[in-house]
Amino acid sequence: MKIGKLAKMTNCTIQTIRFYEKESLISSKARSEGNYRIYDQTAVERLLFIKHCRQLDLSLSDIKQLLQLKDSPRANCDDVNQMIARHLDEVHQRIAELDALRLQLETLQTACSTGRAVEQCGISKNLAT
Amino acid sequence: MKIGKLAKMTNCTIQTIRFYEKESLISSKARSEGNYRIYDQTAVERLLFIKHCRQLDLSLSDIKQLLQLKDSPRANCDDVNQMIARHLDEVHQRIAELDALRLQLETLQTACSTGRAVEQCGISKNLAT
DNA sequence: TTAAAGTCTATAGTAACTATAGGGTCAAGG
DNA sequence: CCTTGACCCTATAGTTACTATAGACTTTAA
Repeated sequence: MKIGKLAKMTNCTIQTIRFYEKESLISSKARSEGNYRIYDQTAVERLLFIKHCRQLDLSLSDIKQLLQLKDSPRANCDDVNQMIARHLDEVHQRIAELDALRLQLETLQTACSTGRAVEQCGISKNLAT
Repeated sequence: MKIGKLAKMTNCTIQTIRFYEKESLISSKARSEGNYRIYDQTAVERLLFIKHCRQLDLSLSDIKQLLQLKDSPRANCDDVNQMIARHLDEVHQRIAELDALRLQLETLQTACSTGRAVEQCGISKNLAT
């Protein structure tokens, strides 16, 4: 199949697929006479794998490592474990940060009643200090 | 004062200050004979304002609008209100997303016991589908 | 006088795409 | 045979908020 079909089957854009190729995450086994990329079923699976990882917010660099592990299946899965654990840590931390941020913003909101001039606006004042 | 002192007083890097200048968030009123940027106290305050907003994860574009409102203090503060509300919405949403993500990652972690080959690794399997 | 510290501009890199320009390829219809 | 439209190609620039160089100039202290 050509890139357009692959894009539809995986719900990726064509540009994204080409971008992943540039980043060495995926490649087409062959080109047609007219220099079109030609893909097979394994490309669909590989791309879906990438997509799934991206939905988990894994970085392309992490995904690249995972793909390499998949390509050498006797590798130990401790690396996979560690990567997920590290990523989970980051997510935990980010949630904590955003939660603190949410609190600050909610507090800020109470500082202003509408219709006043910015001069007297509690939000502006709070942001200044 | 020169840019180095401003940087120390506000805990920004010199590059960041110059970057903010390029983005029209801040400017130096004058230049020295040797073409050095010269700042006064209002620059310190403006930069601290920007920093505080950035800690709330407001975008530079939002901050630019806020600074404009501050510069015309008779403006109505509804705009400020709306911006904070919109931003808070985004934060709420992002927290929800990350929470779902956290759950997925935690589930994923249970799928693998260490020491196995990647071939049998539950994580790899789960990521593939 | 000279060395070090500070500053200047301009440019490139980061992450993960997205969008554009300017072309080539291919199938169907007139 | 020719043209139209859909599809594809490469290469490049833009996004966000910085960070990090390179290469040059200015100022300060010994």
